[in-house]
Amino acid sequence: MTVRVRMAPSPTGFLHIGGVHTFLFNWLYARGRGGECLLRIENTDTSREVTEAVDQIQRSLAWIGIDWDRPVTFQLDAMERCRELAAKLVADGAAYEDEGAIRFRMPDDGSTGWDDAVRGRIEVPNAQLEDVVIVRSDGRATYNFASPVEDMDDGITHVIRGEDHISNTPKQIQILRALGHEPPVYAHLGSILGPDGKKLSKRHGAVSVDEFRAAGYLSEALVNFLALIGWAPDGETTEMTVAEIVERFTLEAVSSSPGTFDYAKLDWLNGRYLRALTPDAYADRLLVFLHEQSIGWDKERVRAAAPLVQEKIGRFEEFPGMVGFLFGFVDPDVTLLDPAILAAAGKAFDPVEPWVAAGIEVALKALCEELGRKPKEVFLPIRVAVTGSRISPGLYESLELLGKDTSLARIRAHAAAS
RNA sequence: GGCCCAUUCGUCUAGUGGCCUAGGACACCGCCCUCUCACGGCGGCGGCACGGGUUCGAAUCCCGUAUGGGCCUCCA
Repeated sequence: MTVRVRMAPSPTGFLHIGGVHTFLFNWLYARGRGGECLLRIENTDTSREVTEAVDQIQRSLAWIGIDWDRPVTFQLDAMERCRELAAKLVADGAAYEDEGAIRFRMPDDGSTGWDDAVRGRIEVPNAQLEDVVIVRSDGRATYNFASPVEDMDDGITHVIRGEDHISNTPKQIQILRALGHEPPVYAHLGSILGPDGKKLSKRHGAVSVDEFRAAGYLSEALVNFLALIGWAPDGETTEMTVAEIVERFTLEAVSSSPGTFDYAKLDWLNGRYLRALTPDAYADRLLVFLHEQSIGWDKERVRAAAPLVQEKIGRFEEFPGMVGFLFGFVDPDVTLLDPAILAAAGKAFDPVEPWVAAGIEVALKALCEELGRKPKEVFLPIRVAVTGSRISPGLYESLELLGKDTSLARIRAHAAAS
């Protein structure tokens, strides 16, 4: 039997990272088994639909690298089909009308259970199952009816979703059986929580795919990170390519307990990915990021500056702050400046030709010697005068890139009169 | 309240009865490297929620308790 899964977002807003996590696991499972992964928009609640959401969801998935097979489907398109099946259930006595709506008749005795692919056997007393509304009084099917119906019609073999759906599962199984269809395999994933143990939300930090993108995370780092929440190939491996994750992923190895979203670990992992990029690839990705952020800095200059920060930042978001001094004026904190040292530096740099890092280094070392001061004491005021901050890329390289004229101008602007 | 799910270092996890004196990674702390910040290297801190069983032997199996979460909508 060919595996077929589905990703079923509701178009109520941006794509939440928790949803991406669920979709990723569906996608990994299908891709690792030569199966199909469908995208179904569950929009039966028209009142909550957000216009831009459908496009945005697809864009977010594309950026993450999660693709899908066959055209996108919309649950609202299955309403007619759902009404027909509901009518059939009423005719069979399995459902009944109630104030204009149609309710499915749940059994009162016994229990409904299934072998959850990640949790094992789950059994729920049927007495807990109320007669759910399957068609609203306005004729639209509800989620609990449309979803299993579409799973049936689409030939879904595995329903991989969040644990908040566990209590819907026995109801959907009953409905499917009444329809004469054998239920798919269900797999319920643990939720993703914020650092405080509550459901991950806006106040914890970035939650939508767009936010992670705008913060300068690499999609492959995000995928790697997400894969490791609730799943691990072994006890050692943490850095894996998508291909490797696809190859090693199994539902059996998925954990059933909830996981906390650790932003610090994501930052570390993203930094690892960033540093592993070749200088060219790094600059390419950085340029794409800056373009998305509407930062129109000179491309060649950005390429030249990129290598200076590749080892220093964990997200592209940090780039502008780190090298802004190369693209605009600086406003140094004068209390960190030392006019005497700056005056001496101005003189020491004057004869340096050509203006390259190696020559600058020699001049700077000689200056330290001459002043009888330690490098860190001499470098600080120069760094602040030139970059506007006590934290910057390497000083020699920064000076070289800034250019001799600008560098000297910034140094002399705060130097003691001679 | 009812039903269901979960519980290994602060965090993500390895572990499926003896290999565990519980391993790895992030975070944190210290040292080294060093022009700042980082990176990198080395080392350290730190955990099987609790209580009963079962067993020669339990993080692993069973029961209970506690804690956290989910659902109980003509939401998905």
